[in-house]
Amino acid sequence: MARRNDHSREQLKDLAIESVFNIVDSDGRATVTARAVTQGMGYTVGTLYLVFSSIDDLLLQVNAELLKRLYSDMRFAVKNEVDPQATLFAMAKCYFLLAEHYPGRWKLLSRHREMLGDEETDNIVESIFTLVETELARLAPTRNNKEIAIAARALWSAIHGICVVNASSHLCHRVHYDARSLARTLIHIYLSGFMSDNIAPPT
Amino acid sequence: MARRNDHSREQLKDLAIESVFNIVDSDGRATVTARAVTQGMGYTVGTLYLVFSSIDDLLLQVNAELLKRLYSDMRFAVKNEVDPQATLFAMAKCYFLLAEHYPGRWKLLSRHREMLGDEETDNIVESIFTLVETELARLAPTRNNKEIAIAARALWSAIHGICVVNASSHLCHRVHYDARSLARTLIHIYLSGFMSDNIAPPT
DNA sequence: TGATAAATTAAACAATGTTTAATAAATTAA
DNA sequence: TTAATTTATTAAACATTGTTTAATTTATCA
Repeated sequence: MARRNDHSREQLKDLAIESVFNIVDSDGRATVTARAVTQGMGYTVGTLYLVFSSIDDLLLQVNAELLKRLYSDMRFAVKNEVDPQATLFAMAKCYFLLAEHYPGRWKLLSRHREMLGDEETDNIVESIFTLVETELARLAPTRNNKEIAIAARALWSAIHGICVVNASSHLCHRVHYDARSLARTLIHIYLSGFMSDNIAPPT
Repeated sequence: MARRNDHSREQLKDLAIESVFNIVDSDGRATVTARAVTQGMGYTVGTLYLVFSSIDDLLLQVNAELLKRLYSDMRFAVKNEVDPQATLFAMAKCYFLLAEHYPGRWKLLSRHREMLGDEETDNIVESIFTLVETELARLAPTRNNKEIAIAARALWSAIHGICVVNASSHLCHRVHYDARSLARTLIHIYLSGFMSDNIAPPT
């Protein structure tokens, strides 16, 4: 039963990525195997290697897609807010709502094996940082670009860390220690310091 | 050649953990296989399952050991500093020095699969948080315990996040975007906000 | 010394990533 | 229309790894 051209390469890619989502969504501890992915697509193992160079390549592209959607969510959240602090918190919300609603996908993302040096991934992350920079610049118009850039990266890495620690530790699932509260506290304190303080950090 | 009692169970555990360290230290992308670990110990595969219930169990205990050493480093760093801000930065330094000097070990830690709910791990993390709380309490004696606890968890998750993002993205390896600079900026801004601001974060 | 228990191993098994040769369908050319 | 060629798809094979089991060697003890 080897029919040809049922799906284009691009469609196969999408099918595979969708299949991975289905697997990790249905069971958080399910392992993403080549056979399971292709079975979910209605194909057999070999087809996967027509489109991806390896399982890691597939997972990389899944993560890139995840980041794209996350970025898209953030863009949407930004549009609906006016106050910079509220905007930043809305952006953080996109982050931990992903971890909350799709724990399987979040695990995939935070396990992030070989995302190092993948250009597409880096570009998306860079776009996210830019969104944060925009809000920080609005809060502190007198600061120079470099200061803003560093402050944005520090803040956003911090939000990321809160979600990571939250997802990997039981302790933080208590009320007031959950990602939402911690992110709120972090943003509040950080922005307070960012606006009040004019002195550059010690080198 | 099956001699008995060459090593006690405890010694075997230590040998295995040490072997894992050797593997990931020698080559960052080397995979930790049961056979490689036991070969490094001078034993064969089966022996591993005398002491650990699975490979994940081994990795869990490796990570627990890593966290213990990290905590020990921090305790030492704390003793040598007086100023709370300098102390916190010295603690953060332990963190990203681990990621810098032992990238393989750091990967192991940040990939953190099934650390969820492991009691020993949670306890060590809790001890680390306590160290941070102590410094924050010195900075803001008027704040109540709950505020301190939340602020400490937020700050330390943030430091963790900076190291995670730094290790997984090429972009952040540039000067001024590296973990050291970002952590310094974060702590500086965060503490500035923490001390100046008396208003509890919005709920 | 012989019997029993324990440590260690070699070998087997199952699952998974990856490759390859075969097969079936579509396209092209005659 | 039909034969040849190309291409998508698969089934099967292979290598690696986690895990289990039965056999073997050593130590302990009666």
